Amino acid sequence: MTESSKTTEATWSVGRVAKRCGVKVSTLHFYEQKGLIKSWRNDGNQRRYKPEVLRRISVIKAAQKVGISLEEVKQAFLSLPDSRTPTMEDWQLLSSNWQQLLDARIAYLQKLRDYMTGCIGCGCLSMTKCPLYNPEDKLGAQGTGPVILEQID
Amino acid sequence: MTESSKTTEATWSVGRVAKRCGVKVSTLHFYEQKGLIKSWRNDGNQRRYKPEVLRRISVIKAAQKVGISLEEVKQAFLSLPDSRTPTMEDWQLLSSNWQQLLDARIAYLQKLRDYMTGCIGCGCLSMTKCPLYNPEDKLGAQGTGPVILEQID
DNA sequence: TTAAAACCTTAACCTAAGTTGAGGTAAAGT
DNA sequence: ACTTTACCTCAACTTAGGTTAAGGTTTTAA
Repeated sequence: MTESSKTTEATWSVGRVAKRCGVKVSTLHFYEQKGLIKSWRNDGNQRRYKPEVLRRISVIKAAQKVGISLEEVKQAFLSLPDSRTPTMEDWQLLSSNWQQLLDARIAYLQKLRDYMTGCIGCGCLSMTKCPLYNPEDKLGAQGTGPVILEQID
Repeated sequence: MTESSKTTEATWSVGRVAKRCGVKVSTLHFYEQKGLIKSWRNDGNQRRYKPEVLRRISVIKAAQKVGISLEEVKQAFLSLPDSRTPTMEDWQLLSSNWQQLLDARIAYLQKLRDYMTGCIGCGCLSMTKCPLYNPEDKLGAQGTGPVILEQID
C-alpha cells in the first residue's frame, strides 16, 4: 500500500497546493517557516498537507489584499482551534473581526481623502490639526502604518 | 556677513527641516538621494534648503499615509514646475489626482470588505468569481488566469 | 529501469523605506 | 579659544514578504 493511496484525497503535496492556490512552492515553505501553515512529512521527507491548508492560504491571500500583514494573519489564526479542523463559524468569526478592521481603515482613508485637497492644496499646512500631517496618527487601533493596497490603475 | 545672515529665513539647514517636519536627518538624506527633494551646499558643504522643501516633505508624508509609494510621489513631483516655486494651483492639481486615486482605492476596499464574510466565512470559496481569491484582480474588468476549482474538504 | 519531474535544505538575493554607526569636518555657544 | 552640537560620507543593517540558485534526494512515468 503506497503512502498516496493510503491517504487518498485527504492529502496534498506542496506542488499541488501551490498550483491550486496560485502561489509558488517557495511561498508555502516561507509560510510554514513563519508559522502560518502546517504540514507533516512522508517517509521521503516530503511535505504533506491537510485540505484545510487551502482555506488558510486563501485567507492569507485575501487578508493581504486588504492590507493585513502576515503577522496579523498569524495572530488571527491563533483564534482557530488547534485540535480540530476549523468550522465555518470559526472562519466567520475571524473574518468578521477583519471586517470591522476594514471598516475602520476605510473610514480613516475617507477622512484622509477629504483632507487631501485642503491640506496639500492650501497654503496653511496646519501640521498640528490635520491628520495628514500628524506624524503620531497611526491608522486606527493597531499602529499598522499606511494601508498598502495593490496598484489599481 | 555670515552665510546665515545673508539668507535669513529663506534658507533651512537639514536639522531644522528635520525637526520642523518630524523626520530624521537621515530621512532627508535618503529623500534627496531618491530625487524627492533638492538642496544646495554652503561653503562648508552643508545642505541648505528652500522653504518649499517643507511642503514637499509634508506631501510625501501625507501621500505615504494613504498608501502612495515614494516612487509614485516622485512621479507626481515631476508634474511640478522645475524653474519656479510651485504655486497653490500646482499643488492642488497634484492632490486632486491623488484624491481620485484614493476614491478608487476606497471603493476597492469597500468591495473587498463586502466580500470578506461571504468568501472567508462560507464554504464555497468561489475562486473564479470572488475578488478576494482572484490573484490577478486589479479592480475587476480584466480576464485573469484560470484558478481551477475543485472541492475543498 | 531509468529518466524526468518533484521535492528537500540552506543560503543568498530582492525591493521599499529607511536607520545606525564609524570616522571626520563645520558651525555655534560660552 | 575651546568644546559641544550639527553636519558630512559611506557602508552596513533592518523588516516584510518573498524569490532564486545550488546541490542533493524522492517520486513518478515511460
